[in-house]
Amino acid sequence: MNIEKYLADAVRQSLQTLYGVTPSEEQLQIAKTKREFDGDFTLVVFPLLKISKKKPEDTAHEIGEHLQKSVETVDSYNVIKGFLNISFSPAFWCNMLNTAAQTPNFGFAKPESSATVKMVEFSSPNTNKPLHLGHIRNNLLGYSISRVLEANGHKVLKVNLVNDRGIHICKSMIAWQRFGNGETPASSGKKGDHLVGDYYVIFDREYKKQIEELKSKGLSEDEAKAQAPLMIEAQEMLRKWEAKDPEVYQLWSTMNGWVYDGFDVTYKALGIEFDKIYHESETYLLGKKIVAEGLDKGVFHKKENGSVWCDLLADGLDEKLLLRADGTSVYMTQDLGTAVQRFSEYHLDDHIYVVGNEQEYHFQVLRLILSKLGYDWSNHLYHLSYGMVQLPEGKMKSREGTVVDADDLVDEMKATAREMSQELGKLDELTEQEANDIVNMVGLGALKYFILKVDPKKNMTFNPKESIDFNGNTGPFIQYTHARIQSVLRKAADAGIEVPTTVDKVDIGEKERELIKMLHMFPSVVQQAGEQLSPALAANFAYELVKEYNQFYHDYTIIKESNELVRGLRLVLSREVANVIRQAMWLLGIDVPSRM
RNA sequence: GGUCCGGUAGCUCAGUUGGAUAGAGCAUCAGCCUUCUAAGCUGAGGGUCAUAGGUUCGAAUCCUAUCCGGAUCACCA
Repeated sequence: MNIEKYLADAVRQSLQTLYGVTPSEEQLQIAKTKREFDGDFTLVVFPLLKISKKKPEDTAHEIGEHLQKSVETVDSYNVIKGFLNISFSPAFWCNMLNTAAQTPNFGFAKPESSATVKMVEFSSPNTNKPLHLGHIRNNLLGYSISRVLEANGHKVLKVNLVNDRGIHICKSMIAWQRFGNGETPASSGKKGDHLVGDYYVIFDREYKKQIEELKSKGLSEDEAKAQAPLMIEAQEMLRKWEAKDPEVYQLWSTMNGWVYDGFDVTYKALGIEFDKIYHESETYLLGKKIVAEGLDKGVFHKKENGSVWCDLLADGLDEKLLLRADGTSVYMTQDLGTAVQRFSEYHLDDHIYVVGNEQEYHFQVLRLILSKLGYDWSNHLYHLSYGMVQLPEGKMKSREGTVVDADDLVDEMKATAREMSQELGKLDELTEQEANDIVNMVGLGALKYFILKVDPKKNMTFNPKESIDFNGNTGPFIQYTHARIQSVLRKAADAGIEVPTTVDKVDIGEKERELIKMLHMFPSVVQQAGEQLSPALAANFAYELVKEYNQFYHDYTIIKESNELVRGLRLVLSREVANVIRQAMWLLGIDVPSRM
């Protein structure tokens, strides 16, 4: 039950009785009462003055009085200026705790048989370099939002479109051929994606040398770039690849294989998996048919040199190229093709692309072109556009070596977690296996929470020198609270104290009331996170809940409480808070330990 | 130049469809472990919510303009 809705209905009834008028949706403003005032929920009466035709305070008193008399669960009220603060009875809150405790997967919508199917595309790495911090944000967001949508009762398909072809891949290949001396992951012990990435950097370095050399012979910058032998070789290799030259294909699949082995390790470390992996080498020709279709319909036009365009000037955008003069396709062509294919193959309701905000224009155009072509699902494409991860010095640049490598970062986080745990003596009585599990959970939890707590659309700054915190508003703090609760529950069980199945009506304290209230906010947080495609909402909620619980934990005794009913309430409450913490963290892809 | 996004405490970030005296964490300072896990709790200091107008009972939130930062407008992806 949604408590605010319940109260809104009651208020509506009261207004009907008192003034004979039913207020509109926006006239009924109910919010959680602010901390500094007494009450559970607050009705803002200003918008109702037109109905009551009385002063704010008088209106508030009238409504409060009526609510108190007519609604059994309303205990008391107070009025401050135009705000009516309403308190529910302890019995009501005990009841609310019971419903939460008795609802399996409280806060998550039940998956319906008629559930809508949503495809989430994320990660989408290039196979010429290892993943870095920017990719981590993408992966964590994509994975988390998939879970959020599942929690909203949708069927979700997580897909990855690997960019495994193109000139940038050829650059690594050329560099390896020229300078690699047959190096393999097995021969040098390097992780495959890092090995290939190193050759991408080598290509860039050698290419720059050639450019300088040509420029010293009097060529212009542009001429030098175009005529450098390495670039010519790379382009030649791309042509051979497209012609499926066996030798080039062999090298290409070998080197990509190394990269995939490397990626697998990284994905596994991050706890990320997909339902389906697409490869651009298999999809890059898709969409040419769509282009032909668009030409027939007159939506696109062909220029003299044979290139095909879509004119979007009337929509406030530019002309968009869809096929080059030589008939080869561009990124947009492929995305048109894959979108059409996916919607027809999987009967998708929605398609969400987790892609950085630098591609907003691309997705705007994609939607627009699809709608011009008459695909009525075009407005079911969503771009979960997220901001850049910056270093204090600014943007990360792979070629300048200023990137924060994903594998390194994960390793560092785990190492820090281990150090910290040892310092605090948290690992003392555990087996090595248990200790490892906890350290991995905490290290990853810190990293994931750090990234996901920030609103996706905002740029974020990561300072490698100040390592990610483990105290305060952090993943470990939330994990710690969960472990703390589990410890209490264990101790209770050891003492032979049972956690009751239902809570009897009993007087409740301030913190208990507040916690139950917060638990009941969880379902709408899940819903909002889904609507806004923002895991950050779940993260912030988890933090608020945990902070509240720790105050409760500090101020109240649980196991040692002598009143059995009160003890029962606190145990049920604790267990339920732990459950909601676990659920909220699950949405973020973060595991919670039962001890740490 | 056009379009889009952002600007809140020294730093990193919250701030529901406009609501009460703008909140956390980090950092700084001062307290709390013989009591269920101190990765915790309590307190202090720290703000022209970029700026100027406007809308109204009420604006960090909505509108307009300006300033600053970022992204984008490729026969790149």
